[in-house]
Amino acid sequence: MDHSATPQTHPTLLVVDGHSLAFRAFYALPVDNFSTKDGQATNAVYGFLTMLSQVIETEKPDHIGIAFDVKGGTFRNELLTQYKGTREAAPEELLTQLPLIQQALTALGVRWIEKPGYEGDDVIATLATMGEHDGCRVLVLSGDRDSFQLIDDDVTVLYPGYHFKDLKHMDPAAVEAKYHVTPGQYPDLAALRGETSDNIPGVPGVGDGFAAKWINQYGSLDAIIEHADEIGGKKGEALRDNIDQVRLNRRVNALVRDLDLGVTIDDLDYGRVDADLTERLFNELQFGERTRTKLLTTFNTAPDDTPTPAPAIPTIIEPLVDALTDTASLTMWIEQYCPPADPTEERPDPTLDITAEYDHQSTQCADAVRRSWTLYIDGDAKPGHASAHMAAIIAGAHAVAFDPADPRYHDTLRTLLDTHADSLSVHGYKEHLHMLAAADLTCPTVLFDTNLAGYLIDPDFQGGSLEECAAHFLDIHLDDHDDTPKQGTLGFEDNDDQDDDPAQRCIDHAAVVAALARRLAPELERREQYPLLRDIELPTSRVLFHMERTGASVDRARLDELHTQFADESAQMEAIAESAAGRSINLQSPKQLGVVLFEEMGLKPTKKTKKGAYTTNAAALQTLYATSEEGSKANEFLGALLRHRETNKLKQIVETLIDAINPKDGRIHTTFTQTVTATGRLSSVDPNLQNIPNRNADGREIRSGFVPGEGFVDLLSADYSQVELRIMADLSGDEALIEAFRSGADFHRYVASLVFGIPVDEVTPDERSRVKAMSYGLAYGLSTYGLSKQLGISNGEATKLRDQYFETFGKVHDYLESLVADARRTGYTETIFGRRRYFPDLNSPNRQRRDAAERGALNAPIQGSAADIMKIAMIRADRALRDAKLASRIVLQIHDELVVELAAGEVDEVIALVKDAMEHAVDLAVPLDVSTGVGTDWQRAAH
DNA sequence: GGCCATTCGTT
DNA sequence: GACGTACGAATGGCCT
Repeated sequence: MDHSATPQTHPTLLVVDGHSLAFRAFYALPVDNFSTKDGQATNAVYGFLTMLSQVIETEKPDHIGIAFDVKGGTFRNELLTQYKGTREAAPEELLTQLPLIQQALTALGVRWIEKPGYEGDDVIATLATMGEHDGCRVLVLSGDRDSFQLIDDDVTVLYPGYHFKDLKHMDPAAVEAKYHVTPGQYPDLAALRGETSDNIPGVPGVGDGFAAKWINQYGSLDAIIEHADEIGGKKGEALRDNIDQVRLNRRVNALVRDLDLGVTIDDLDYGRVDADLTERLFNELQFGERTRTKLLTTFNTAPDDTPTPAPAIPTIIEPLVDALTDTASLTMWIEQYCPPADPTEERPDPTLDITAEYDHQSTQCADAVRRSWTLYIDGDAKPGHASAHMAAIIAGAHAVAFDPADPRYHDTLRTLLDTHADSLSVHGYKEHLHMLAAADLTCPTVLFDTNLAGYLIDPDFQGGSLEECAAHFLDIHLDDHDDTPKQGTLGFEDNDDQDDDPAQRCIDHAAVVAALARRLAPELERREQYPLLRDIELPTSRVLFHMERTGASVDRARLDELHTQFADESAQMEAIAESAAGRSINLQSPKQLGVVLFEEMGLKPTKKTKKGAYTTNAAALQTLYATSEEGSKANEFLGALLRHRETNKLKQIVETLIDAINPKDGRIHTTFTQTVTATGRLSSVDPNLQNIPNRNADGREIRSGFVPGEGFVDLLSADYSQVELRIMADLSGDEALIEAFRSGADFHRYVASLVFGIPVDEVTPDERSRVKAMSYGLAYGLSTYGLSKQLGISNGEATKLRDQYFETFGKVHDYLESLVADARRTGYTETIFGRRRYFPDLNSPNRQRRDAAERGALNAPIQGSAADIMKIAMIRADRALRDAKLASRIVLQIHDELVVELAAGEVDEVIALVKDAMEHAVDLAVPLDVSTGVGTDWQRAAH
């Protein structure tokens, strides 16, 4: 017996019209403000969930059921063929969000229900009726007025007003006040009036007012129909003319209240969130931290099994800004506030072999980061012309800002960095190294980098800037020179009046970094990524900093020569093409090309592009060229066009390189971005030096423009052969594949002999290349279709090749399957060193997305492991060169290749050191093979 | 000046 | 109906 003082209240059941709410949310929130980076609209998902969350907070229901419509018609369409006929097919952007809403509800532990052949409205009516019978107070959240018929003393409809978030509580009194009929009479009224949004015509000229008047006069629709003759005037006549329609309307708008839904009220409990699923989905939706926290606390009410409470978002501290006057004041400030690293904490010995002691290091960083101090430098981090304008330090609750080049503070800062880097958190270690270098300062490896940490936590998150990281991980939106107010964002309180003060601005940013570090460190630990940050990414940043600062030396005269050469031929080809076309044309415009080729020359319609037009890509042009009549205008035009494409592209590449030459040193300083690729690879920008032509002879000539700089004699090119396949051999443990590598024979030839069951020396070049394509295709998730297309063989032959291959290398097959299966289970893949990539799309209802995710899950661990290995090799090679006090230095990395500038007299020693660093970066079941070449330019260094 | 689509260079 | 990963960058052509 319940002796508590509070009276026993009825439990509350919340019933939601899923489609209605999704529609309302979609049209209420601008899609532009709610989209993921890859263009998936999320406004309806966001609006739906926050609205639901808001209602739950306010109404505190005990049970929740969400009703959805099912695709396909209902019994209503049979009654009324035009039913909902004018309703625009919901926009694609909304439709794609419905499955996401349902997935989110499942993840959040909320039951949703649909019933084929019926509408969500009927499900709602049934649930409401069920709740009422079970003694519940029922709330129906719906924007559909048909639901008003459900209203009674126990059932209230929550009806969104003009502003989406204003909910009107429609109870019997509210309905009577608005429509002057009872809720039970509302469908009669609606039948007379019609419903434009559902394409249901009512009696012409009859609106709510007349309908209510008649209902009150006669009591019901039946009675009105019975006395239809007595009603005079135009409206009476209209009623009589439309009696059948009105009867039909009434049948259609009557909700079914007794469906068999297979659920009881107890099935509509909620409160147990699937944290893992939710996180993956919210990552995919790119929800900010505030949204996540809000939703999780609302939906996760179960007192028990809630193992991982949402991590608290550290508040941005508003530090006490201390004024500096001289060296002594900064020195004192540092002594007082800047923490030295915890001496009891084990710091990795920088000379330690990364792989050897890998498992014995601490995997914790959160405590150290909480105690850490923060440095933020405002300046330009572009290698070649870096600069530092302002530095801000936050330590504890205190902050200072000063010009790092100011002689009063310069040496103090130098000492601080030299002695306290291991308790320092920054956003962008590499960038800070560039800016510090501009102020003649260095900095040993730091404790924590929020940019690298954010990348390791979620490598698919695009955006390394502090602003973007703050938005993504803290849901804090800094001003970014954008005056347009952003929906649902908060201004950064500190800078309202201090916007113009560079010192204050710098401190504000440092405060964000401090908060970000405290938010990310525990998350990094939770995902077991801290060892990667400490042992791979941070040391890699140092190496990249040196490479970028050094730059790659180029032979300007050679590049100019190549430019002229390509430009000449390009112009020549353009002239030929224009003469063949009989008019002037911009050959670089696919649109104009389309007109000439497919309209004026009337060439056969080739393949389509992604969006409508006929493609004019090289493959298509090649086909057209091959099939065009020899000597025809079209043939002549296509030949010139194809050659123009090539030479013009090469001309442009050379031009870009020339423009990128730094006048100060005549070298090209690329920037290696470390937090861009989802797999762990680096990328190169401004300019991109990782896509210098290499496939064709004339393009490859450009590489001859890369030369050793002054004081250096040669370039060394060292690259891994078949790293990805070796990784596949190691990870799969396939004995046959491992043996293929250990044998030291020509790998593809050896594999072909196994696959085709013939002696090695009988393998034809064709067989070798097929097997080679197959081997590489595997790691990319290549389909047999793709394989057949690439090799120019039939799909059947490709399938046969694949089957033979897997028969030979059974464990490779099992391994590749297990990659996808594991990823589907855990939500992520892992490289050899534990680098993760998440694949929420593996469970996508969309086939294409799912297939793409599967290919990604196949590729990410393999490509990612190769990237890890190369990063380790770079760290080792860089260290080996420095330890040996050699002048030779790494200048470029092209995924599996290193380019090293060789100083006189060091050639043999450097080759040995670099080769060793690369070959022993990691110990696999198969040897890593590195081939090297030396030459006076990059092309000659090829091997 | 910003944004998208097309095209093409690398591994 | 699509159908190999991961990228960066130039161009034209449209928008504001």
